[in-house]
Amino acid sequence: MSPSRPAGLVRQARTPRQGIPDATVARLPVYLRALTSLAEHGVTTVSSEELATSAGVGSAKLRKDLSHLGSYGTRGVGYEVEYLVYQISRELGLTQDWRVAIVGAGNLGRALANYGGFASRGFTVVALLDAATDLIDQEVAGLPVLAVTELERVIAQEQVQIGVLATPACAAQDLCDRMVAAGVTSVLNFAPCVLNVPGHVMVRKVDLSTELQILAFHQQRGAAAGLGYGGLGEQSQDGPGAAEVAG
Amino acid sequence: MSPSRPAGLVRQARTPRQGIPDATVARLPVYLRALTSLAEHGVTTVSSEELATSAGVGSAKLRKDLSHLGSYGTRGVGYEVEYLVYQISRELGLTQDWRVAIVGAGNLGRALANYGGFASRGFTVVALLDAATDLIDQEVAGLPVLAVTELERVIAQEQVQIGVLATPACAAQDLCDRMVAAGVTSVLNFAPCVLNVPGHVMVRKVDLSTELQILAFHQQRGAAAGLGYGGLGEQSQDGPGAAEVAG
DNA sequence: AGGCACTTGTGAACGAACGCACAAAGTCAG
DNA sequence: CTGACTTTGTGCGTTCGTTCACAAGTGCCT
Ligand SMILES: NC(=O)c1ccc[n+]([C@@H]2O[C@H](COP(=O)([O-])OP(=O)(O)OC[C@H]3O[C@@H](n4cnc5c(N)ncnc54)[C@H](O)[C@@H]3O)[C@@H](O)[C@H]2O)c1
Ligand SMILES: NC(=O)c1ccc[n+]([C@@H]2O[C@H](COP(=O)([O-])OP(=O)(O)OC[C@H]3O[C@@H](n4cnc5c(N)ncnc54)[C@H](O)[C@@H]3O)[C@@H](O)[C@H]2O)c1
Repeated sequence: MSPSRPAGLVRQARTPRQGIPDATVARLPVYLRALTSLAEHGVTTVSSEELATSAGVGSAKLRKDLSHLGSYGTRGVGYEVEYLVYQISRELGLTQDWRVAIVGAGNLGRALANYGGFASRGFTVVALLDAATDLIDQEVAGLPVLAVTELERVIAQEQVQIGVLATPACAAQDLCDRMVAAGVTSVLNFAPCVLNVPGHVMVRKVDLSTELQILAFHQQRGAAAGLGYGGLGEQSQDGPGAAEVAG
Repeated sequence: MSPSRPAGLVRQARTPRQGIPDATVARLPVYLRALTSLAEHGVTTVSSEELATSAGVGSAKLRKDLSHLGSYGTRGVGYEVEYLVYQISRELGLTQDWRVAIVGAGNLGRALANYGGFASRGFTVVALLDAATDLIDQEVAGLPVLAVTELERVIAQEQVQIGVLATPACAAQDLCDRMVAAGVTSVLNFAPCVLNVPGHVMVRKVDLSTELQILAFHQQRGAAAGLGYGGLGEQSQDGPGAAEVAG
């Protein structure tokens, strides 16, 4: 479904890590978090079973996921935590720093700017922009709020790669277009709307209203899983995933 | 993968709307939003093609999704917007009001409490709780912040069905357990951790850090879709989805 | 009335993802 | 060095989801 796999093109695969399934990619950050947590607790080695439990998935799925990155892990022993952390980080591209701009300094935009969880991985918020004149020049998380009119200049100058949209829905498409025109190729959209972007740009959407509606649906019918209790399962958030709509 | 379908049981399906696929459920809110937007613009009828474009999906997928709810829609004409809005709303359980409690009145919790998009659908935030003494009794979005020690009482008294976790990860599991024990059966979790819950409770997770990492991954490789431009696609956010881990 | 253009709903083919189960590969004790 | 035990990596059948393509229904125009 998702077009992240290059259509039919590029079938030749010399390197082992070629064409990691989207479902796997979506889980790698979860594994990474579980691993870093284990590392902080002094664990140096984990079996797929233990790590799977930590991450809330089945062990078979975990092993298959990891096998897509290569054969790290030692039979009879397990995986070396630190080494695996490095490998997953590298695969996800977290060894480099990513430069992020947040557009919209409302409730959500400010919460995001203040959030420490970004910088702790390789994501640096380099700019925070808004249209409201009374917000401009206010300082949020050590950054001054800039006028949206500066958007093109800032993106080019700061070499922003990832844009975060936290504005009302009606403004999102226009701002997205401007960001893309200025060179952004990845967008994280919090506005409740569909964005049209050229094919080389990837959009991911976070929509809280949708999440609540899905919960409501399941609660309305059989009350969640349907069985009494027990059973292993995942924690949803996201599944497949890329995005683009004809530009 | 998600346990929302009762294993192998219940194969007989007399009613048309029996066992809607998870992937479909996750898209219904998107259709609903597109439809309400069209309704506001005075549109009374849409074809699957138009609606699909509005929602950012393919028309075949949209028709199949809608067919799971029943045969609303008229051949040769399309769907009546208002009627379809009602049917989807009913299917999602939005005809009743859902009572939500937010735990954690930090940056994110306050942003959520202030967000109008919840109430506009059938979700009412009935309580906002926190542990920090200096936040308690502060007023946010017309609600006083309550002490977490009140959690059990408030959930029972206000008949909270959905709990939202916006606390640090370390406190999330404990608070989740308490909410579940107090009667909550649906949890929306913003803390970056996996929650263990009994089988009858559904958890959905929203993790911004994960989203950024997925964007980084795709950008690091072929730069999104891989092709030059054009092409239809989805906007990701979420896919399958339930959750429970042996209690 | 009949033909025509249009759109839904769905059967069937295809593809992606999951989970089982097991052989291969390693460790460790003796 | 051997043999028992542990755990990875993966081939395979199954399930779930998407896409194609078309028959069946609807409205309109002549
Ligand atoms: N707050 C939440 O919890 C929440 C939850 C779900 C979705 N959202 C969505 O996230 C978005 C932001 O939410 P919020 O609560 O921060 O809203 P908000 O009203 O607090 O903030 C929006 C900000 O965007 C700015 N803005 C408006 N037009 C702009 C433009 N053209 N260019 C630049 N900035 C502009 C406004 O000045 C304002 O500061 C909305 O689309 C909302 O639907 C928010
Ligand atoms: N702010 C963001 O943009 C953002 C983004 C992604 C994830 N998150 C996650 O969301 C959660 C909240 O983020 P935040 O930015 O609001 O953090 P925050 O520190 O601003 O707020 C956390 C709040 O939880 C309260 N709290 C702590 N322990 C508690 C307990 N035992 N019971 C009740 N309340 C308790 C604290 O008093 C504080 O008010 C965190 O887990 C964070 O990782 C936040």
